[in-house]
Amino acid sequence: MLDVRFVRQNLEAVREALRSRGAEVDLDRFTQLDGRRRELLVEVEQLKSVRNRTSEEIAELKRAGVDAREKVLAMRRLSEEIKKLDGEIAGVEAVLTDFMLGVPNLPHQSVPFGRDEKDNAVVRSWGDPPAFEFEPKSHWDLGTSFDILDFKRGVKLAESRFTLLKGLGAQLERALINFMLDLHTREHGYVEVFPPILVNPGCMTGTGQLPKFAEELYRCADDDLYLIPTAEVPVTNIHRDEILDEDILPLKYTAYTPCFRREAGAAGKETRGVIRQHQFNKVELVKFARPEESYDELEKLTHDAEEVLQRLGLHYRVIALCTGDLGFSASKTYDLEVWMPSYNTYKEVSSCSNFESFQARRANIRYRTENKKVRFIHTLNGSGLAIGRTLAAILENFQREDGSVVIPEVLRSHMGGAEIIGK
RNA sequence: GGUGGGAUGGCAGAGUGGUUGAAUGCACCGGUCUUGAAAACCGGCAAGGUCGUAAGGCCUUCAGGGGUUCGAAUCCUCUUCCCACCGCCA
Repeated sequence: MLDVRFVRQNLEAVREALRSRGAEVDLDRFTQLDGRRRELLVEVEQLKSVRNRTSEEIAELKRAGVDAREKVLAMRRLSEEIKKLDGEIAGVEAVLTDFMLGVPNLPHQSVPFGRDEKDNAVVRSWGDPPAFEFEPKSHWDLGTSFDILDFKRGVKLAESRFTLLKGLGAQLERALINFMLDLHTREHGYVEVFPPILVNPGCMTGTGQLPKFAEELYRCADDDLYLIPTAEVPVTNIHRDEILDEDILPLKYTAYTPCFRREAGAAGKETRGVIRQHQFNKVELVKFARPEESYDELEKLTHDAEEVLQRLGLHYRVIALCTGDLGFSASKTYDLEVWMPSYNTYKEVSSCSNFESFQARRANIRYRTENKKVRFIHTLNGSGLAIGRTLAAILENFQREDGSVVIPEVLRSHMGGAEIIGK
């Protein structure tokens, strides 16, 4: 959520920033609601001030044994008036809050201006795509031929976009999870957590999934709990409604969790393989940082995620999302895209973002500065990495002419020494 | 699921209708003392909103909602959460 006061005081700049990301927000409505709210507040607070003073006067009269009936009667009318105004304010505030929850974050000044993903900027790339002297196969064909990805049975157990991993496929998935967690905890200084996979609506509102993106979420209606679409949700909310001490910042967490997405708007898109699943695994990186450091921390976080791909030996590039392609809650985002031979292009395996105070304001996460001021913290997160897509990239990039796949060296110790996946 | 007990500031913990935004202790910050530290002593220490150029004023907040009252942390009511015991259970 944006700072109401900031919006009020920088209306035209906000209008411009929102336009740059292609968001249609009626800021005149904001001005109207905000103005009405403050108008009513001034009015009711004056009345309350009178009420408080008169209350004390009544108390004094009663203590002195003097009749206070007249004042009491006047107060009765005053209280009626206050109640009416309070109700009106609550109504206006509810509308205003609802409005603000639907306004996306403002892009950081360093974000390239653009309309959609075509305007994203390639920041850097690492490695080279493999040079095959044969026709490479897709990961779904490879996975099926090795009997490590069972798409048919995944559908039988649930529905489309669910996959059953078997044998070395399941082991490779697990090896990737462990490899990534080990890297981030032992070498990058993240604290490993394993959070609840079901969370309450407060968490979803805190990180920005609700109220706007409810149709993307799986919900357990009987309990009003949601399956998380990313570990970002529970991990960021760890410190909801807390005031953190400045000297523990930046706080860095990593978590492996399954993730669940309804992919409501993606019918017919990427239906083959494991690229777009309703359930997938992910290792997530989450940071809480002081505002003046958050952009440095974003660079570091992105590098931490890149390191995974480098150690696996997968060619990738780093993309800076343009204003028009930015996610709802983000101020700035880098995507890591790995080379995927079957698509003859790059596929996103990580999205690293700085949310500045957008989530912190929603989730009420603050910190105390050295001079004891309380301020909203900056939150960041990034995938480190999406497991399923990484597995797919390994199958495709490390396949050989004889139909087998070489397991990256860093994973072998996590797989009982296995070196090859083959028939 | 059943019964009972709870929810107060960063933490602990008083407070059952009228200077209680909230005692006291701890923690924290500043000072005195000390070669330094500790102890002791003195002082400070909630957040949010709103008006104001500012100084500062005012309002709100004792889990959350609703109610009683001139006035609610205190009374009533519903909800949520926590704890204990019972039942069930990986």
